[in-house]
Amino acid sequence: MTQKRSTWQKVAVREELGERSGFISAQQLHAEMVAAGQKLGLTTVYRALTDMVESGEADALTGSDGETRYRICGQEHHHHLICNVCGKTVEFELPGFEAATKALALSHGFQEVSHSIELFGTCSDCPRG
Amino acid sequence: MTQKRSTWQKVAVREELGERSGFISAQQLHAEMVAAGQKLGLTTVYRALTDMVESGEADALTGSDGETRYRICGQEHHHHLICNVCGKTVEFELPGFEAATKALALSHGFQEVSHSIELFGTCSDCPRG
DNA sequence: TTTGGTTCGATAATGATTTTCAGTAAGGAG
DNA sequence: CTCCTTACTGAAAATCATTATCGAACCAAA
Ligand SMILES: [Zn+2]
Ligand SMILES: [Zn+2]
Ligand SMILES: [Zn+2]
Ligand SMILES: [Zn+2]
Repeated sequence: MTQKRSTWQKVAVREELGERSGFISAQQLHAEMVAAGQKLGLTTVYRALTDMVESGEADALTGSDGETRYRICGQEHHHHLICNVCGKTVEFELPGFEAATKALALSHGFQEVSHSIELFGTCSDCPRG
Repeated sequence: MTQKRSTWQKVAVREELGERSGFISAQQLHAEMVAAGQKLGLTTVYRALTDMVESGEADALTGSDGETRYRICGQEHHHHLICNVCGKTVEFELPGFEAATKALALSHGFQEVSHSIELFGTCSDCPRG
């Protein structure tokens, strides 16, 4: 029935996002694609990114500045260590933490627990600040 | 010497926020204050809340919906366990986690590490799930 | 080629937050 | 208490990321 069609626009967004190692906003990604000569609409970029998030291909992260940034990530459960200077991102998991947080939540009577964990810092390639 | 003046508006916002146990957005807080008969501007509420966050009196949390919510919290370092139905919030700290995350970040060459950790779930006062 | 649904994208709309800026008032000086 | 300086207030306009519209472009199939 409702099939997903593969268009050059979607492919282009996937490729452009794949070339980056860190998170990037839809606006920025679109601007760079246009600057590189690709002619596609901002709306299309938003739709392509949303599709990728829904299919699990990419992760979305909404910062305190209100902008949502995207990144192609592994399918397994993980968290991010992000350089707040260059954006370099490392995926990681913390053994035991998942269980610890769930236990803590349960001890407070909470059910269906989910969590949001992100680490920020300055990577070795970036000057201290 | 840019000093801070105490106005009834700031006091009112602080009190209104203090009556709540969970996070609330500036828009919502303003709406309720107006509904309660207090006549102040939305801009003023935003400014009062921003001041409280800067002074460490309150915590701000920007959700994936783009809205920032505020809550008066303890001064000590802590994280939040939030009911996504009624908004009830519990502050907590995880012994050992702070060190574990810092060590992990350092092992990847990251400096000046900070972290964002929030737990979400349904509290015991809220139905189903 | 005709057909019917999918996708595109320019543009308008949305909605939270910020900026403006002229009028108000806190609070220290005298 | 009165004056002054200047932070504060708030209605309205400006920002800005994201979403909704809707006609045109596209594609696969009949
Ligand atoms: Zn990821
Ligand atoms: Zn996890
Ligand atoms: Zn808090
Ligand atoms: Zn912590």
